[in-house]
Formats: sequence, structure tokens, C-alpha cells
Amino acid sequence: MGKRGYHHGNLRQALVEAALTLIEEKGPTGFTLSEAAKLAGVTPAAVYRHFAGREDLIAEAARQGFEIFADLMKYAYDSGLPSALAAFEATGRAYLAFARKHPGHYIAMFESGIAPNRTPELAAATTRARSVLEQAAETLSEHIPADRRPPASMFSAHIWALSHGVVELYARNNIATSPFSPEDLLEAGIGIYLRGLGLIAADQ
Amino acid sequence: MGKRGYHHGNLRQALVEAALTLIEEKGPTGFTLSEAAKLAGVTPAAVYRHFAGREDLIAEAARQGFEIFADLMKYAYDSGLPSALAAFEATGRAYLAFARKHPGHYIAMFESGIAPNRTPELAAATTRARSVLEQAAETLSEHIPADRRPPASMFSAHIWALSHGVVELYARNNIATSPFSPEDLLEAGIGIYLRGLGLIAADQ
DNA sequence: TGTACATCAGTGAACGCGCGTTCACTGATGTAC
DNA sequence: TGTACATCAGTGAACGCGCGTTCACTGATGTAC
Repeated sequence: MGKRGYHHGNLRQALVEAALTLIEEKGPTGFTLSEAAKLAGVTPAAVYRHFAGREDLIAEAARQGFEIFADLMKYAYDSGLPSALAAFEATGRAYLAFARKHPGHYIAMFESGIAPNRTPELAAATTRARSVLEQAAETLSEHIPADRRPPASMFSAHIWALSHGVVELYARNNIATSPFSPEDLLEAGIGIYLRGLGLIAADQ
Repeated sequence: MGKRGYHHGNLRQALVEAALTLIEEKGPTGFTLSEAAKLAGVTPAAVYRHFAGREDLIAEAARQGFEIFADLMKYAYDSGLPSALAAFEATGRAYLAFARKHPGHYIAMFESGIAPNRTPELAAATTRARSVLEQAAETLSEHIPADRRPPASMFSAHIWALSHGVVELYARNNIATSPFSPEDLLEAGIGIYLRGLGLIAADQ
């Protein structure tokens, strides 16, 4: 950061970061290719040396988001093991923390309207993120009483959906307000859900 | 519909419906005031007789969505009573049905980025929708064993978040794919959650 | 029933703007000899 | 170490476009008398 001659040095990444900043400030709609270029200190035309166009720049921002996301989820989950409750509550907290700390990435990933298969790289990153979550659910499956054990992919979907719903409805300036913080809301929700699965009883 | 002289007759509503159609087709980003006017068979300038601008037109579409939504939720819930499971599963199904049948409304309500208090009318409609859901949760609260009874506003928030998350992640072309239909996913999720609350055991 | 007039919904032309994208170019970098 | 040259990242001017919004206007409607 700093020296700038004719060549930028790392324009590609600078553009991604400019895009993230703009998305955070104005939402996916407010972001424009030209403004991102300006913010990176470069002519709009220069963007085309690194991206096919506006959409592909957003796709790259989303891809990086999914990579960070997958790493965080994996780490959070592992750090709560071997307790099912602790592992999943840590994952839930990490989910909200990710949405808060990386709002630009979160928006690019989930609210920008770009298709998850917009680029092969993005598709690979979303797949990896999903499989981290499913892996976690798989591991826990063993602790669930056999008669009430749903497929792992189903209950990872439940946790993901609940987390995403809490972020969208309660952690933005959005729709629903609640006397509870998003964190409390999600933690309580996951707790009730796990109890419904019979996981907590078996666990502690 | 049909006769059109110099005066349209019901332009305001025609514009709302044009907006919904465009939003369904192209998302909230793709919708433009000019195109909505064209679709309604009218000059862009005519829009300003009925709305303060582009954003207020979307706000009105969202408002109508919340009214329909509140009615549907209330009806679905009532029709499942007195069984807690039946009532909440009916509500979940109705939620997904609403998102499917009224995608334009759903997008305007939850994905358009307009603030819920953009207009007083919209704010009133969102409040009403929220209180319908909370009312439902309140009624059910009585059936929950006292030692594990969370505030009604909390568990209505859980159900709402789970439903919304399922719609966003699984019922659009989105992010996560699952071997299960959104309907099955949501129904199973609600079932597990209610069991965790002790509602199902007390109920059947 | 007829006429004058107020009201107001919609027209159409115009505006300034910033967008995404293209193009021929030029300046900087790095490599072969 | 020096020079020639290929590579390629970024420039800057230009484009066509459609957007949201404004304005003075006109045509239709409805009401008072």
C-alpha cells in the first residue's frame, strides 16, 4: 500500500477490497464498477485487465467470502468438540460474528444476486463451505439416538437456515426487531433444536 | 383493465402490479421506474402523480405483501389449532407457499433493501405481520412446560428466521442445494424445534 | 338539461448524469543476449 | 553491465444508453348553477 507508479502492483486484490467497501456502504445495488476503480485509484478501463466485468468482480468478492467463511466455521466447530452443544453454539456464534465482521463479503455471498455457479471458482468455494457444515453435522449424527436421527445434510441445512434467517431478519436494520440480541436469539434457537434432536440429553 | 382513454382509471394499482411483475422477472435491481410505467401503458412522468418516486413504489408493493402475508399466516395458524404441531406446520407451509406464489411481494418485502419504516403505511404493515406471528406464539406458550418456556416473541422469531432462511437458501436458485424439498426441510425443522420445546409431547 | 369552469391525471420533450464497455495508445517491467 | 525488444498493465477519450426527475402543457372528468 502506498507507492504507485504506472503499474499498481496488486490491482486485482485492491479492486476486490474497494468493491467490498462500497458494498458495505451502499449495498450491492449501490456498488458500481467505475466507483470501485476510482476507489482503487485507477481508470474504469483498467478493471478489464483483471475481470470480465462487473459481475465477475462481485463473484470474486463472494468467493473470498466463502473461503473465509468455511475456515471460520471449521475452526469454530472443532474448538467446541467433543460437546455437541458447545460445538454447535460456537458455530452459531461464529456465523453471526462473520456476518458482522465481514458485511461486504456476506452481502456479496448471499444478497448480491449473483448465481453461485457464476464462475467455477465461486462454485467450488460454495461447495466447500457447504461440505464443511455437512461434515460437522455428520460427526454429530453418531450421538443422536438412532430412531430420531435425520440425515446429516438435513440438520446442517436447518442450522444454516436458522442462522441465515437470524442474520437477515434481526442482525441488519431489517424487518423484524426483537428484544433479544441476534446472538441470544440464535444461541437459544440452536439449543432448543438440539434438544429436539435428543442431542443435548445424550451430551451432558 | 381494458378501456383506456386519457385517464387510466386505476393507475396507482396498475403500477404496483407492473412493479411486482418486473421484480419477479429481474429482481429488485432490474426493476426501473420507467419500465414499470411502460408496462402500465403510461409515461414515466405519470408515476409522479401517485408516488414520490421509485422507492415509494417499491414500498407500496412491500406493504401490500405484508398485508397478504399477515392474513395468510393468521388463517393458516388458526386452521391448525388446537394442535400445536398442526398449527405451526400449517404456518410453515403457508410461509413457503406465500414465497412461491408471491415472489414479487416477497422480494419487495425482504430483499429490496427498502427500510421497513420507509413510509408510515409500510411500517404499520410490518408491525401487524410481526404481531400476528407473536400472537400465535403467545397462544401456544401456555402448552409449554413452564420450566422451559421461552418468551413468545423469542420463539416466534425462531420460527420466522428458520422459515426465512429456508426460503432464501433453498427455495430460490440459491447458494445451498439440498436433496430435500424446502417444504420437507422446513416441516422437519419445525417438528424438531417444537419437540425441543416440549410442545409435541404435551400436544399429542 | 345545458353551460362554464375548476380540478387533476396524464403527456411529451427535455435535462444532466453516471453507468459499463471499447479502443488505440503509452509507459513500465523484465528478459535474452 | 548494457542494450534491444517483447510483454502487458494502465490511460484517456469516446460511445451509446437508459435512468430518474422536471416542466409547461392538454385533455377528460365532475360539479355548480
